[in-house]
Amino acid sequence: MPNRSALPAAADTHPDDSPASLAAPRWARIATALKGRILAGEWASGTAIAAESALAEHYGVALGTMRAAIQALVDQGLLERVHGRGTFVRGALTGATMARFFRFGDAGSEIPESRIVSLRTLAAPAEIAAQLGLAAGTPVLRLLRQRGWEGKVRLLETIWLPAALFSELATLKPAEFAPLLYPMYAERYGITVSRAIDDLRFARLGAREATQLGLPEGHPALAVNRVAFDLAGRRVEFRQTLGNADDFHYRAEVR
Amino acid sequence: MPNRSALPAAADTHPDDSPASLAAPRWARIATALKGRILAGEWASGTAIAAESALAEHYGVALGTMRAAIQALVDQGLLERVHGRGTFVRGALTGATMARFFRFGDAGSEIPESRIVSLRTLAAPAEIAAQLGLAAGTPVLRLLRQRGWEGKVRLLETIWLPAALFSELATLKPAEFAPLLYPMYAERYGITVSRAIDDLRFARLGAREATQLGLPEGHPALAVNRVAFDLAGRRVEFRQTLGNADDFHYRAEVR
DNA sequence: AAGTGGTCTAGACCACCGA
DNA sequence: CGGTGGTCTAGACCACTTA
Repeated sequence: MPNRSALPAAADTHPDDSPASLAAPRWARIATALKGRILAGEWASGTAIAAESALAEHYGVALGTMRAAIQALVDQGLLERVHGRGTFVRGALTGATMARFFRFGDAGSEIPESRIVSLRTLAAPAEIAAQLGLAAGTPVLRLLRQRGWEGKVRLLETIWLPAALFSELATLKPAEFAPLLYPMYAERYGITVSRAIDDLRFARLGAREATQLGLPEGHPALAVNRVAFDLAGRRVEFRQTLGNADDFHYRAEVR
Repeated sequence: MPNRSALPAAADTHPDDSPASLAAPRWARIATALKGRILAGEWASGTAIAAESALAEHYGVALGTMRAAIQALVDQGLLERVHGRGTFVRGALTGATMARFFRFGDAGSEIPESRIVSLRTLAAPAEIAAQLGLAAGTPVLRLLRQRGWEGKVRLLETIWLPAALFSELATLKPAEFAPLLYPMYAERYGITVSRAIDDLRFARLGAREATQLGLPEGHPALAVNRVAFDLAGRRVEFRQTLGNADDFHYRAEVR
């Protein structure tokens, strides 16, 4: 792995809510309790939780208060409200595709071709372990994948997974992988990726990488380092993606 | 302007709210009315608007409804609530510094050195006019600026302003410019930049740019194209920033 | 028609801030 | 202390979805 720039300095902690101290507002304490029930699996991902009126009665609180509690979890990205239908546990991440950083992904939400190049179980190198919040040497799965659009390889991915969470995955054959991994994590391993942090840098392609992308060695590249979290906030994946810097394009809005 | 990649495809419209049709909820109509009063300048930027109880009475509505209206404007980034003090009209953009895309800006929120290299009044080239939502040929001010940290020039900026909004600015001398432009826009021209869209791409340095940055010609660069909007949603600035791609670093969170 | 979330009321009391 | 925003109640009615 040649000229690729270093990994992000370290891990950063989940900036979420505290355990809702006793002094916290009632809606906050209820939100925490409700979150616990969701994470415990009382309602499957994608299904509706109990009606707000029923929950209000259950917690012995007025409707408005219950609504505030639910709204807090909506703001956290854990729930989704749909008028007339119910309040749903949010499924796996959508719109987090790596293609959003590149111009070639512009044409609709087309799913790219996907080819698994390698799958191995390894002892986590220190850098990778740090990103996943594991001790160095912990068993991890390393997946190498190529993604392409219109018959051309565009992105190279190195994906690291804690072996303890994905044990049976090590026995899969490359052809058995679905083109989208997150839905596969959810269906086969019960792991719902609900949040991710992408760290963008510039790098230069090494000889092997350049060959795979059909570019000259040393060509500028965008490197995306992603840490993915599940509903409970556990780090469940670390992924490094490389693509041609000339295709890079990202739009950020500030307020 | 040599190898720099093209500008973003075009303009994009303000994705905000509709004019609040009559069928809209009461809080939405009130929010729109209140927004109009704010944009009309009834309360200066940075000052507190009337108390929510007073507003509720004024609009003949319950407190909860008034709070919903205010909350909508808070979500739009127009207002800011402070417990025990009041509800304030948000001032100029903060945290939108270009340094956030680079590693050298990490050390605190230190304001970089700033040097105005050139200030001219021009007829807007078609591309620039499109970004500012003006007709080609409309008079614009073009400002060239260098920004540095620790005595080293790190960023090159080309800033375009509609001359109609900043007329007296053309007569200023370089030394009279403040190191931060947005507060200066607000104080001297009554223009509050409240929102911006940054478009990131990869480019290569031209000969002149490379010299200014002390890098070789053709060196990889990050190009940021920003369109800045004022409180009323008008396009008030278009800015192009170039920096060393090796210093690029950006973190994006997805839910 | 029944069930869901969305809006709205008219109050009460609490928590925070500044003079 | 008086004024601000924050929380909470116990209702009523509206709007949307599904069967």
